[in-house]
Order: sequence, then structure tokens, then C-alpha cells
Amino acid sequence: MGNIRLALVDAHPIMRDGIRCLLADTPEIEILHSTNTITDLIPLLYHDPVHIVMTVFYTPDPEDVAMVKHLCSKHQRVQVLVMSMYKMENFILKMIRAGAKGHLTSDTDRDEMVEAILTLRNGYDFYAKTITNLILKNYLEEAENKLESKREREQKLSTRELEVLKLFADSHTNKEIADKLFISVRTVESHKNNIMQKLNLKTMVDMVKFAIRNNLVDL
Amino acid sequence: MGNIRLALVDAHPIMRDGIRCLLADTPEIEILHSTNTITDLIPLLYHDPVHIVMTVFYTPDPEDVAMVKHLCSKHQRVQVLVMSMYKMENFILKMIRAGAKGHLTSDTDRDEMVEAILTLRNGYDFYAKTITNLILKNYLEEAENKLESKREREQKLSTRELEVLKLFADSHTNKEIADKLFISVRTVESHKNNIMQKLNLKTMVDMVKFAIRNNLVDL
DNA sequence: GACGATTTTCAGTGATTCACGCAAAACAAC
DNA sequence: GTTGTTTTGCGTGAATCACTGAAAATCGTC
Repeated sequence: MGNIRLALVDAHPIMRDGIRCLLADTPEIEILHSTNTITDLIPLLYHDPVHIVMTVFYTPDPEDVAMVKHLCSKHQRVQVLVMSMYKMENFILKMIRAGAKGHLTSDTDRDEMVEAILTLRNGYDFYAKTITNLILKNYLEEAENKLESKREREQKLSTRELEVLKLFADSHTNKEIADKLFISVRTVESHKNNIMQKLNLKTMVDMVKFAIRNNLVDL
Repeated sequence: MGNIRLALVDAHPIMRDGIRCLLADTPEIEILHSTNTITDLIPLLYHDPVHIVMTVFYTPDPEDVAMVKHLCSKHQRVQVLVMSMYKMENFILKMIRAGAKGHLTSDTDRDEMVEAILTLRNGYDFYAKTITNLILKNYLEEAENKLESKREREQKLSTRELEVLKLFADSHTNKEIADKLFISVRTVESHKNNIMQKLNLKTMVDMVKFAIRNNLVDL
């Protein structure tokens, strides 16, 4: 197999330079493109295709997931390797579902990065150890009892409570929730109280975070 | 003048590796320490002092400013070079006031980085062109068109507001925040109101999400 | 159908927070 | 010293929270 054609996407030029430098003494990896965003990269791929796109994300932004999805659908032959500088299982899994074939975290090093690129080029997926644990956990849970999060909410929260929680975490006021569900504001309050008690949450900030973590609402 | 003894602070190991790699063929710069945080670095400096500490920040966090200030006061002979991956004139200026002697942005490159380090070692300050432009632009705008800069400024949060937002999104009640910051509960309320207005957020749920998205708190 | 368990509904009460407006003191820039 | 911003704080009425209690609806099951 010939050289591996790589594209680098990172909002910070210095980081792109750093990665390029780290990969400099790996001659079988050739960096063809280096852009700020996936959007900038896509047009370049038509005349100069690559095998692998490595993109770095610094914050968990739903837009990034959408961009990865878009890239994967537009260029089905490229393999996307995501490096995320945050540690949100949620989003990492979303990236994988969006079509990413590999994933690294910010505590990776040159060797792991090269290994990831080579692995992807050979047609296999690559997930950093820190990620593997996560995926394994998730998979096991899904196989045996749907999702952990699902178990958590469905075993502990009732249907109505879930409805209220969703609306609340979607930035609706109690009054709005009450109107939407044709119940009184006091009932909404009760549900929220019960949710907090059941899940052992202290504040409603915790409630919002719970909802996000469990995919009840988008960030 | 002998070798320049440098310490590197960055929350992301891969970035530290990248920078180290970029500086590898500049033999007069010697990287002695490489840590996650300034806090981790400080004890090392007692037995192994350096000339320059280069620290990278990804989000505008008042605590980072405080850490830089602390570092500058504890080790008055070290010179701090800040690289900020965001573009908030506000915070860049604060870093300078906190004692940083140089400043780079994420669109810097190896040469500029080396230049900055050498300049600092020679006893002069160094500010990247992009920074100078920023400051100049800001200055001009303020002089000629107040509205524009006002609008811009209103989208940014002040130090205090960021502190309040962080604590709030970290599940603290207003009372707790007030106690922690030694201000009244009413002041906390004011800050929260101002934040919502500045960021054009409707509810506190939105505020929590904003904080998570911007990495001010963990999920 | 009857029974118990759970869910859903709602209210009282006092504390806390929200939303909006206003303003003095502190601070920084010029 | 003047100007503008930030930080601090208060007043008011509405909304929400935290806690308790409780009636009505629903569900599983014998």
C-alpha cells in the first residue's frame, strides 16, 4: 500500500503545525491539506482526495457532529479520525454514530496517533484505550438491557416525569410546561420535586445536566 | 547567554508534545518541565528554575488570570508567555496586566513562537501581530465608532460575570455564590441578569447549557 | 370485581430566585 | 478631572423551590 494521504482539520494553526511536526518522521503519512474547518476542507477533497481526515474538536458542539456526518456522507471513502479535547462520553459516541471511524483524546501521543492512522488505513476502526472502555461499557449495557441511561430513566422516572423533565431541560418555564401538558403549574412543580428526589439531585442545574447526559435534550 | 530554560503548561498532552516537537530543532531552547497546570508547575520551579514559562489557555477563565498573577508574584524572575486560543481582547489585556510579558494567539507558527521566546529572554516584551492589531483596532473603534465596540463588548462577559456563571453552572445556589465571592445575594442576581441579557439567553437552563458548551464547567 | 401499589394530579406555606429597573461606589482610561 | 465601565447593591412583584400532605386515576394481580 502506498503513502497514506491525510488531511488535518483544526481551528488552531499552531496545533496543526504541531501535529504535522509530530508526524514529520513518519514518511508513509503525507499531509495534503491543513484547514481550519471541515467546510474549508470539503471542496479541496474533490481534486485532491485523501484517505483519512483527522479533525480536532475543543468543545462539544452539535454542529461539529453534523459536520462530521456531512463529510462522511459527501465523501464516503474517506475515513474520519476525531480527536476531542473534552471528555464527554455522550459526544464521543455521537461522533462515532455520525460516521467517525476512530477517536483519540487530548492525552494521546505521537505513537498512538500514528497507530490510529495506520489502523484506519488498514480498514479497521481505532479507539483510544480511554474510549474503548467507554464503548465497551455502552455496548454491554445495550446488549443486555438497552441503554444504561434508558434503564436509569425508565426504571426510576415515570412517563409523565420524563415529559416534564424533557420540556424543562428544553428551556420551558413551568407555566409553559403546564399549558402544554394541560395540567396545573403546581403539578409541574410536584413532578420536578419528585424527579429531584428520585435521582438524588440537589439543584435544577443538576437536573439540566442529567437530561443532557441522558440524551433527553440537545445541548 | 546560555541555553534558555523553558517550562510548558498546557492541559492537553498532545499539544505539549506538538510544541516540544516544533522547538526540537532550536537547540538554544531547552524544555525542562511540561505540566497540565500552573499549579503543577510551581513546586517544580523551586529546585529547577526556568527563564520562561509558556502557558496555553483554551477558554477565557478568570482563574487562569489569577494563576498567572500568582505565578508572577511567586517567581518574579520567570517571564510568562501566554498563548490564548480564544480571541477576547478583554482577557488578553488582563493577562498582560497580571504580569504576562508576551502573548501569542493560536494562529502563530514555530518562527513566531521562537521569536517570542528569544525576545522575552532578552528582556523585552513580545506581542503577536494579531494582538497588536486587535488592540489597535479596538482602540480605533473606540475612538471613532463607539456603538460598534459597545455592541461587541456587550457580547462579552466581565470577569465577575464569568465567575458567577461558573459557580452557578456548577450547581451552587445564589447564597453559596454570594458567600464564596463575599458579595450580597442581590449582586449575584444582578450578575446573572446581566449575563442573560448580554448573551441573549431566555432562561437559566440556557445559561447552564452555555456554560457547558463553553467548557466553563463539566457536564 | 376487589385490593394494593404506583402514578398523576393538586394545594399550603415559607424561602429562594427571577425579571426589570435603578443607582451609588470602585475602577480604569484618557 | 472627566468619562465610561464594572461591580456592587436595593425595591418590587411574579415565578419557582422545597417540603408536606393528600385525593383521584391507573395498573397489576389474585
